[in-house]
Amino acid sequence: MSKAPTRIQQRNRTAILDAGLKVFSQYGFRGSTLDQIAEAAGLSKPNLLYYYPSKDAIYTALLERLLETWLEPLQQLDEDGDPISEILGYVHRKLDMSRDYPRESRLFANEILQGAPHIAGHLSGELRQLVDQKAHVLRRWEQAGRIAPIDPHHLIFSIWSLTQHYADFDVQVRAVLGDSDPMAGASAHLDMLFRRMLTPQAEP
Amino acid sequence: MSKAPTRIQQRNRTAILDAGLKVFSQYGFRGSTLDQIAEAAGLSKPNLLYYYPSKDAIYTALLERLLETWLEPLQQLDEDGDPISEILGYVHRKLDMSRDYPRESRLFANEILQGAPHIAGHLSGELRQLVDQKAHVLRRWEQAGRIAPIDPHHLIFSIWSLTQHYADFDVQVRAVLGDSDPMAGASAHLDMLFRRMLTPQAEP
DNA sequence: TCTTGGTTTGACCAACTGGTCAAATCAACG
DNA sequence: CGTTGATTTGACCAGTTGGTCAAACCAAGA
Repeated sequence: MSKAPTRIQQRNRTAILDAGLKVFSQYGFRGSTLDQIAEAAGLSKPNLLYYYPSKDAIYTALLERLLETWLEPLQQLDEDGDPISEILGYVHRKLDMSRDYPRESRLFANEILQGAPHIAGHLSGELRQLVDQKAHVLRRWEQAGRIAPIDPHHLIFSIWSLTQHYADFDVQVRAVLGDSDPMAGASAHLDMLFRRMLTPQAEP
Repeated sequence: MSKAPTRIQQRNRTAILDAGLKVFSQYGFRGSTLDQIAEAAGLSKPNLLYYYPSKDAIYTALLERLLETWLEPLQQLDEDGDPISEILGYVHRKLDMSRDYPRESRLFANEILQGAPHIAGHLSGELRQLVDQKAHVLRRWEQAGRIAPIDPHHLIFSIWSLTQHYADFDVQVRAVLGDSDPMAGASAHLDMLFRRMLTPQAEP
């Protein structure tokens, strides 16, 4: 029987995860230190390890929590909806996530860049299963002529890369664009891009 | 008067840069150790430091070399060529780089993810200058009706993200696709994508 | 108030880190 | 061959790292 967590536990655990997210998303797992996380969380290092038994435990807890959030927008893609609206809805949900949760996006990017040592199983398991399932939906839409011919898997990769780019490469985007906020232009651009890519052309 | 480098110097320096590329591209600057690089290069750690005075020097040398390679494909974009061929040529050059130099791509991604501490100046300097210049070319093509209306900067971001994704997120792409080689499909997909996005539509 | 269990910390440790240095080794030229 | 300068290395160092532990502190219910 595990006890209900106290208020202090809740506060400190969320403070630790938030601090871990901040640090890990910037430096990756190996490049981050417990001291950095402890300071960002406003706790001493031994106190940190009172709530999570190891550096790895903090990182794993973060990734675990992230994976749910990460799959959700794709799960919402509805076969019974209007194809182009559904796909554009997915694009905008993903772009909103890049805007609202850039650290989560960079944490994920860091993990993948390093070869996904902690989540390789999830990628070839849950993620692959979900993607294959939605790829079938896309293929049926395509065969019904409701979207232009396209490789479903690469379409999904395109959505991922185009949206996450604005979080992961934020520094570069801002350096090139100057002061103006990238996200307004990004939203309009991606909307246009996917509309043109997906709208079926009349038969000759 | 600096002496000409000996054969041994050339061999070891390239071995070090190659090892550094391998290690840094996976773990980032902070997450990599001199011991890792030394082992990958087949040298002892003090011998490493005989050729490069510090960890930072190896990393900087790599980034410096990379930046030239990185800008080149965009520089080749020729205002006097056929717009869609020129843009598609750029896309394919970038995709080829993701296929042939994935470690370079991941090194760059790592540096940007960490906030570009070593190359922030280059981004808002040379890179921005080149991008602005080519954005003007794209805008003139657009105003001449030779490509469909588009935001030039975001078009360039799209090319970067879509092509580099196949190097940076290689593990994820392969986990989702299974064994089949991603690059063949990627090339066809991106070709199609940019053609549809850029081909001007007839006026109504 | 006292007790009890959750919470916090200073001191500490072994392993690892980037880097140094003097001495040993090697290559090549005269 | 001997010499000279380039190359390599073992031993070492101070600072950092993830993690431990006993002792101190604190909140809240009896």
